[in-house]
Amino acid sequence: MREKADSDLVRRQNRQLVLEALRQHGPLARIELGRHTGLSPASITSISAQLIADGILQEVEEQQHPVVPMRRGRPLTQLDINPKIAYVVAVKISIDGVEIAIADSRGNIISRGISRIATYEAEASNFGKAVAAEIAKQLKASRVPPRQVARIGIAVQGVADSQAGTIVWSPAFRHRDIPVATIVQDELGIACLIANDANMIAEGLIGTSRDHYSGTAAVVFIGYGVGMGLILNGQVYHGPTGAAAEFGHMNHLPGGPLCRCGRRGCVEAYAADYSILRWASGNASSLPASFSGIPEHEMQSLEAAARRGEPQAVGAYAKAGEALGYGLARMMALLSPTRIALAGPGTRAIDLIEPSLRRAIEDGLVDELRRNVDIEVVPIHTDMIIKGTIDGALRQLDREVFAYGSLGKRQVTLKDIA
Amino acid sequence: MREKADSDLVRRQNRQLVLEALRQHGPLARIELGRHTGLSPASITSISAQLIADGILQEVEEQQHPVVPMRRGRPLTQLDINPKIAYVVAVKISIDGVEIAIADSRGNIISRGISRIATYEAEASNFGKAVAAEIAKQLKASRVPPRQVARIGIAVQGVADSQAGTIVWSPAFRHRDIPVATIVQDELGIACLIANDANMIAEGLIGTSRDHYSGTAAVVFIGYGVGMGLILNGQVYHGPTGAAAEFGHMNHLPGGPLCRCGRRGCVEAYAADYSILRWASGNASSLPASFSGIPEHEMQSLEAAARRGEPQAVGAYAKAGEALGYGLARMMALLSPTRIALAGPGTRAIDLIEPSLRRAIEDGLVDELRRNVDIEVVPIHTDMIIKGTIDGALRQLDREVFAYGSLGKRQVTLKDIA
DNA sequence: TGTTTTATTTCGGCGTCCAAAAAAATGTTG
DNA sequence: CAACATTTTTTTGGACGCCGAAATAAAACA
Repeated sequence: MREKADSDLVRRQNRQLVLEALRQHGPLARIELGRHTGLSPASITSISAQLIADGILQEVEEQQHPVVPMRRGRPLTQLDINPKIAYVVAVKISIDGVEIAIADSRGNIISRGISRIATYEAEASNFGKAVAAEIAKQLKASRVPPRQVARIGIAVQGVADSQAGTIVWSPAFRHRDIPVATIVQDELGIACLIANDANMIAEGLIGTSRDHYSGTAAVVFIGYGVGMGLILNGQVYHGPTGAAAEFGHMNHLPGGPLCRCGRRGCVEAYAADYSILRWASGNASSLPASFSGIPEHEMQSLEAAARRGEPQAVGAYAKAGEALGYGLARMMALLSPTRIALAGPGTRAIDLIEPSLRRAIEDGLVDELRRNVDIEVVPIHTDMIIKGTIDGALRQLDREVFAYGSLGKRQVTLKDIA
Repeated sequence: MREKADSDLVRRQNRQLVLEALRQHGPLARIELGRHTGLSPASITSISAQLIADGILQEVEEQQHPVVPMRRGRPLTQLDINPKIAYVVAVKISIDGVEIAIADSRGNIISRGISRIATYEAEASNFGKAVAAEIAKQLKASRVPPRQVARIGIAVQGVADSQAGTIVWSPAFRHRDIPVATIVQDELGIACLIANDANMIAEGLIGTSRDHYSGTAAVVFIGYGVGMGLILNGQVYHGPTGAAAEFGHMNHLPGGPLCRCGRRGCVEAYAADYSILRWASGNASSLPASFSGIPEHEMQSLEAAARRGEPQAVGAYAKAGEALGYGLARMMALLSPTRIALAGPGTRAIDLIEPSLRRAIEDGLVDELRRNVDIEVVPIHTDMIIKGTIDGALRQLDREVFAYGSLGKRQVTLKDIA
């Protein structure tokens, strides 16, 4: 129960409902929109007319999929989001560098590139400007006018404070509390949101399969680090400051091995690439955490060793599974999700991890509390971060801009008539 | 984005807003309601007229608090919820027995009693009927006609499945999966909700001080067991089945001492009354969990021993604090609440618990993730469970019944005119 | 060509909100 | 004590958005 309800809210909510249906189920005819949203055909006519007048929707010229090829009756005219009404930029900041993608308002990526900004040594004072400059360059190269860009989403490996617009702490940086979103926003004059990369993956999962991830679910990203995206009641949970779902830095065992965050015993200190490698190579508890990215082939050879049965390697993966399992058991006790998706490059070794993971969940949680959960491995390439960032930015755009409709504009047209 | 918006939704939402303001800030004049809800005076007039016609609101006869005693202008007429429009029943099921309270729609308790139903040995097949009979008896004794009772709320010590209406598992029962809410509902014909007792405390906190507990917060109940109520985005988080926030049965250390739930190393197995007593009295890891309630004086003498500095006792409380601290650190990593309230009889010994609790949080979580949290001890008597249950039931009533307004009724009056 | 079918638009009515004006109820003042 | 000032509440008239029903549009079918 937040805001008061009036005709403004009604219009906003129903416009959003229409946009949501279109994002979810591709181009739709008006009558289908009615079915999806629960609105009457009359209302859909009116709403879609306004959205078309606003340039947000357009009628599809060539029916791509005449689903039922030849039927009686008036053929349906499909509607879809006008891809050119606005653009969004997705930026992925990780230990490997900065990646930028530009997408149209339908979510199609029209340009992408990797920038050469150094992250680790970057100074807090100028990193934001460098990112802004890089975005500007990319926009210029792809000939998208900056005026047309409505949102910039930044996915960051590590802890982001979306309220303050900063990178609170990230293994990709030596410094802490680096302002990014605010700077980029000021430099380019474009609204900018920042969040943890795993949260962005969660946005992407909602975007692709809302029915699957509609209720309460968690996505665990395993790879260079361990991240989590939480979906509570169908929405990505960001917490008050946007720094929630830091599963990777949730403690597993007090006094455990060192984590990149500076603490000991975090889940990540057992289950990230560097942690597994560390366990396999000797006495983990005395070794420091590694900050450099680990090449994929190195992990693959470790996997091979474990599959050959080399005890050190087998043990390392078992430790990872155990930490993940107890961590998930703890999370399940608190939130009782109906679905847990394991994703990321680390899931290549799922066969090595899963047994101890399942054992840990069974040991760590009464069975009554784990009856209703599906744990599944989702094949996700890191591109999902970019996709999720775009999806998230577009959904925010729908909610905060397109749903409103230009009230001013309509009044002008009314006065035109008078 | 759930349902489509129409004038029905608008009415519901705004009526609810009005009711919410009244629940929160006592009797209010129309103009004050306007300020609280953001609605115009005209709308408030209309809405309140309908609510009065429905018998939900009434004008206050005698102004209790002429806050500004003598002012110019037309004096304000305060409105308040009609206490007699409906009643709710709160039932608390714990290891000590079954407690029943009846409240009017303003939340005032008008009758309460403790029933002699045995819980531990109760059979799943007849417990629900026994509770229903006891409620009926209490209603009869207090001369509240069952027809007037609109909701029954049941708070249970242990894991409740509010979807299925069952007690999934509770230390107060030998058996598991005991249907209660469904049975009571069928027996008495009154809508019945069931939830964990700590969740009900959270409902109560929202009821008394919404501003304080509006964002994201957690209440930890420490006593005969360890429970948690989670408030996410201003609402109590129940999870998909209503079995969420089982902080007490979140694993602390694999292979730790036995918990009543049958697992080892749960937070409760360190921090509940029986666990502290167990640590103090010897080798905890080999002792079974106790199911009988522990008399208060026994805990008090243990506290005294610890304050005298007896090492066994001191160590037991330190262990409890450590388990709570690491548990909270893990919860904070996932949810980053802005406030944590410690409550329950166990907080009598907060001086003995707090040092190790704070130390554990510091050790278990990077400081960036614990910057914005207030941890405070809230003096809560167990009565808060009853109060919270009533509050929760009333809020549900507002949302599901009063907000709708009798559409049928109004149509009749319209036809009366014609 | 007329009929059937299905999609979309138009029209009139309803419910809710709001701003502005009116009414109500009281204190203040000459 | 009557006129004025002030504040709350109600009334009035208009706007907006939804909906059902009827009308219209655009095709296949016969």
